[in-house]
Amino acid sequence: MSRELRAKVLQGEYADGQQLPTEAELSQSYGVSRQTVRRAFQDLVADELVYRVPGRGTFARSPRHGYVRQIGSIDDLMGLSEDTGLEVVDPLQRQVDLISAGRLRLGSDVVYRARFLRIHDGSAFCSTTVYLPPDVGRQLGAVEELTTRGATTTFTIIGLLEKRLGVQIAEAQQSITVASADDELAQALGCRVGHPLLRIDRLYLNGNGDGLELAVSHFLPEQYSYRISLRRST
Amino acid sequence: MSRELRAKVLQGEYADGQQLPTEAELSQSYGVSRQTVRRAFQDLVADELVYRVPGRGTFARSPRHGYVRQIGSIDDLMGLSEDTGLEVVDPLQRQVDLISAGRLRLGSDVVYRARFLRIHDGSAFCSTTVYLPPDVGRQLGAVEELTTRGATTTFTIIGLLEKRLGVQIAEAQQSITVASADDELAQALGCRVGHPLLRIDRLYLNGNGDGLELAVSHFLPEQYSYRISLRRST
DNA sequence: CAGTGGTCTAGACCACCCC
DNA sequence: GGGTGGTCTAGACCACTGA
Repeated sequence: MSRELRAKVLQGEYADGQQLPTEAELSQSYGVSRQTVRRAFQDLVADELVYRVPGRGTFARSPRHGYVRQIGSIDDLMGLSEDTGLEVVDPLQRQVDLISAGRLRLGSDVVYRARFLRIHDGSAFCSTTVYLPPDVGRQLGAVEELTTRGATTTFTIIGLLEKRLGVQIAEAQQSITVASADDELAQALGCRVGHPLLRIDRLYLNGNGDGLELAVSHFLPEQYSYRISLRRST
Repeated sequence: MSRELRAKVLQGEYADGQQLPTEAELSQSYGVSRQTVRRAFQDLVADELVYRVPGRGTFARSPRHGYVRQIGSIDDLMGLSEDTGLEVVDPLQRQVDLISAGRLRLGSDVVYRARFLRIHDGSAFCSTTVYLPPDVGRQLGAVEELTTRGATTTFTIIGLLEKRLGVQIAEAQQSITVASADDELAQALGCRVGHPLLRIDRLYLNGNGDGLELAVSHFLPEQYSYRISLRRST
């Protein structure tokens, strides 16, 4: 039920800041309790797809009213590899990893993991570890570029996901912070151990809110800065 | 109850990924129902302060405690100070600064500069230096909170700009990278010299593309991570 | 197996909004 | 007032974990 509601909102069913059905209406039409509806709404509010005003109702976040969220679109992320190469350091393989499995909101502890280096002008400036849910990982296991150590590609993983698996990425959640280079990262990036790195985690979700990919990247700050532009729409 | 629990987690009561009490235990010790405990946990999970594994338990997120905030629109930037305090370290004053003047695309070398500390839960987690064009700086010079060293406020500069000067901020350009703490920053933030910091530069523009404010912030990465959510426009 | 969190139901009272 | 969401209670069943 929460899936369906989320999908409806993402598909623009209630665009223009329209009012959504009330909790009572939804609980009746879906045949669930009001608490279940509330639980679904909590997630939508947390993701800022919807806002609620006590005593008035629930409204879809509209791009037309007030401020627009983000410019710095998912398509921009997908274009990241256009002028950079991706080299396979650790091929895609099955792995038990509690933390990444949790962040992908999986039921199990099993993920598929691969590690890459991003190359620009002949030098590595970023190390990326990609975690995939088991079903996604299995399907991408057939892609030669991901299973051959040392292979290089200009694909992005999300590009592959959309093209080969036909899934649609609707959302990306990013978290940006600072990390220190450990032995492995220092060797991969050619910096000293302890060197400060820009760490960017990206969680890609489909329209139902299922995690499709978790990418943990460490950038050399000397060669990369993250730029984003926020715009107000009038 | 949710407040107390959150405070305990933030204060590192369960640091090192320790296991938290179970829902049953908490509901008994606080004298509330299990659903109330669950509701409190949902917020902690949403803020990534805690993660849960079905059948195993609830665990504090490893070493990273402190302040997590989702920023995805200009509105969010303006609301940043809602639950943080801003302390004036250097009051607003006229200054010659070629670099910041250039970034504000001014014709002259004169800017107005002020320096702040962002406080959360009694500790500084961010140092911000704000640069304003001369005309803007002059008009804000009348604001007492900005000219008194040691004063604290919950305003944001851009909030003041929009309210007092009636200007409209149409765009914000951000650049995120890593910087090392110099003497001044180390002292202000209470870290060692050379400590890696998350540096976020924000340039606010009006609809004509004129620079209204340049804010250079250095965050303690242990207490702050920058989160943003991108959504595909349909 | 007992214990964990995940999900759900069916009620309740409240503060708030708007008519 | 009647309708909205905010909060809470007291149960229930499930899938999964770990010993």
